[in-house]
Amino acid sequence: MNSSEPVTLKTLASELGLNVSTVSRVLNDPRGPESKWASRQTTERIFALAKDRGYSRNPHAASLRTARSNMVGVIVPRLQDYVLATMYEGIDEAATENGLFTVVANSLDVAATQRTKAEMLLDRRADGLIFGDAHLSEPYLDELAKRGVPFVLINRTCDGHVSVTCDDYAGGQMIARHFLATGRTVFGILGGAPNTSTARDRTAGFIDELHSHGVAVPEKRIIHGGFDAPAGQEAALQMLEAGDMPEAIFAVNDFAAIGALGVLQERGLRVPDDVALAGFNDTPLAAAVKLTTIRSPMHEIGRLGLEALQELIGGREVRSVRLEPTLVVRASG
Amino acid sequence: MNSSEPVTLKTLASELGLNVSTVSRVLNDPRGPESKWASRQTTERIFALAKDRGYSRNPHAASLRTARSNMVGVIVPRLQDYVLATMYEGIDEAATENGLFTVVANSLDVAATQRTKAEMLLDRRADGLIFGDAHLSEPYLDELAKRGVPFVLINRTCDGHVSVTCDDYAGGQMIARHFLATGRTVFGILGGAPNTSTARDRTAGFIDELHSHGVAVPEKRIIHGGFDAPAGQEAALQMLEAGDMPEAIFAVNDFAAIGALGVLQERGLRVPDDVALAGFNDTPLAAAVKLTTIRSPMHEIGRLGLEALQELIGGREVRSVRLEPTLVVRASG
DNA sequence: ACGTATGCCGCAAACGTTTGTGTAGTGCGC
DNA sequence: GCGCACTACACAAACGTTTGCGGCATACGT
Repeated sequence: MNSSEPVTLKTLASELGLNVSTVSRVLNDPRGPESKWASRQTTERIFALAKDRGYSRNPHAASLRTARSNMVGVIVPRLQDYVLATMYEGIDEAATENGLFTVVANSLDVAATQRTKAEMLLDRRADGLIFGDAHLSEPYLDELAKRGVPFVLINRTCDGHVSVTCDDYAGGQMIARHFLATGRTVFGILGGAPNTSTARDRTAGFIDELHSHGVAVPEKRIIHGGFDAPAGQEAALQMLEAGDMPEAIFAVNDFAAIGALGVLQERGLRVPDDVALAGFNDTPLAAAVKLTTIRSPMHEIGRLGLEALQELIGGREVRSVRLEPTLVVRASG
Repeated sequence: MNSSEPVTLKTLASELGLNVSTVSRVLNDPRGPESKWASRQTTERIFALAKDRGYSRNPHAASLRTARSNMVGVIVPRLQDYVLATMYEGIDEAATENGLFTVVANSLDVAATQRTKAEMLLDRRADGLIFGDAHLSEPYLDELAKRGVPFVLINRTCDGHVSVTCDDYAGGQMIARHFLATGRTVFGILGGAPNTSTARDRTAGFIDELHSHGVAVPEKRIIHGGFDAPAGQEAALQMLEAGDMPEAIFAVNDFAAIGALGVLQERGLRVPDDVALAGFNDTPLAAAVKLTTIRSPMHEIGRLGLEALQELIGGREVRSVRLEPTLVVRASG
């Protein structure tokens, strides 16, 4: 509440006529006031004084002593991205509940930056790391595993590492079934960044499901690029210029879908009458433009990601998790 | 690179036959290899060994000693919000360049949470705070100021505290002039959360500019609410049900504008022919739906916010900054 | 009456830095 | 040959915790 000298364990101890060790033990006991480290009386006096003086443990001193920071580092492609921002919110929520705190950094989806940021967080003594930007081949993650650094992946998987993701393959299948059920027969895909598991699995689910119904998607109607709106625009233009517009397009990401949507409408194509369109993730953006999409449990992925990391840090065995998505049908298809 | 024992100053010192103090001074000297704390020879040996052993300073020990964490806390209404996420990116970018790191927390725009999160960050010994969620009346900020905690506001102002913002008033004026220039005469406002400076100033700029051209906006056509899409939808519905649709609507936020846009189009109103619409901030969403809006320098606001905070922490005097916005005309108005 | 358990608490050694205060040795001016 | 200023280091005391090890009572069982 007030002035000068910071209040430390020593302050409290001397004022109570106790030793710092006793105060420390009582204050740290998970049983709280039921602590067995001191008499009922003493325990209460300690808590009372701590509260009165506004004591707060110095985390640096504690971390120095225990060699644990209670901090976890999070690396995402970009926080501006609603999807990753939401996952991060989930992570941070769970972290706060567990007395941890998080530090987040953008990698811009480039490997070198990912490494730089991760090492920066480790220099800060992060207890573990969460990556939202894994690629299909990740020498750096292999190296980290070898070094014994605890980490988990979210959103995207990578062989041999623990991850918490949406069942992207199932999501792709759902869109395929929906398109078939509404009578479409010719399909195109905006495939996103090909070196990510999300792009790969969503595409594969879509294609496999079509295939099992006797429909094939020719290579030329699978257009790769990025996950953002400009990438979607470019892909749509490419389809238009090829003069080969499918009856339905599956974009593996809402933003790419929105980008494509803009181009299609500008060129006078009616959505969904001339061409149906679906995205992936169900961002607010999708709702605003009436886009059919797959809702993925982004917040939950973040939460589970943190919980998995905590298990890992605690030295326990952890298995990857894949959460079920749901189909959201809107006006676009 | 490898195993077991962590490498500390002591490790290096004893291996070099030096005292830890010498190693510490050399390694910390801003002049780097030109350090004057040891002979040229010794300096080089120190740097070489540090690099070879992969030494990294233990920040907890350093912070314990210096009572500075090199960490700044950032509090935003919600990281999912593109606007705040972008500002945070600016903050973090500048922080990284200055050897600081940032921790961010959501306040959900509620005062009690803001306080809780801020205190949590201060418990973690943040050197200073940046608030992106200030309200017009902020007893907590006054209290913090009294306690001598260094902090700055971004995005929103609050009397008596240092802030870095967009010139919201000027932005409101720009929209007003644009609407007038395109021949509109009857206006409505989606005013956002009334207890924020952004809502107040954008609205005031709009109204004052109209007023100076002899046009008034009656109270009943100023609808308050939130900054998100649902709030915009509700406001638009309210206007529709009042049977009193203006020729042009200024929403003080892109998301609210998008929400309104959806409702208007659903009701068969043509935008901009029946009613023109403008938002504020120029988010990608705005570009995607062709919304006329005001571009605010969000990233730069974040950067300058951090720099201002650094000055404050350094004990220097700091003045508030207001950055100029620009008008972006698109199809909606 | 004696050993042993248990309750309650103190001692002191770390953890890895930073930094104020020495202090040998060297070179210089005179 | 003395004082003086440097150079190039070393010493040691913090910073605030956590935690292994005791230790002194009192209670309890036999």
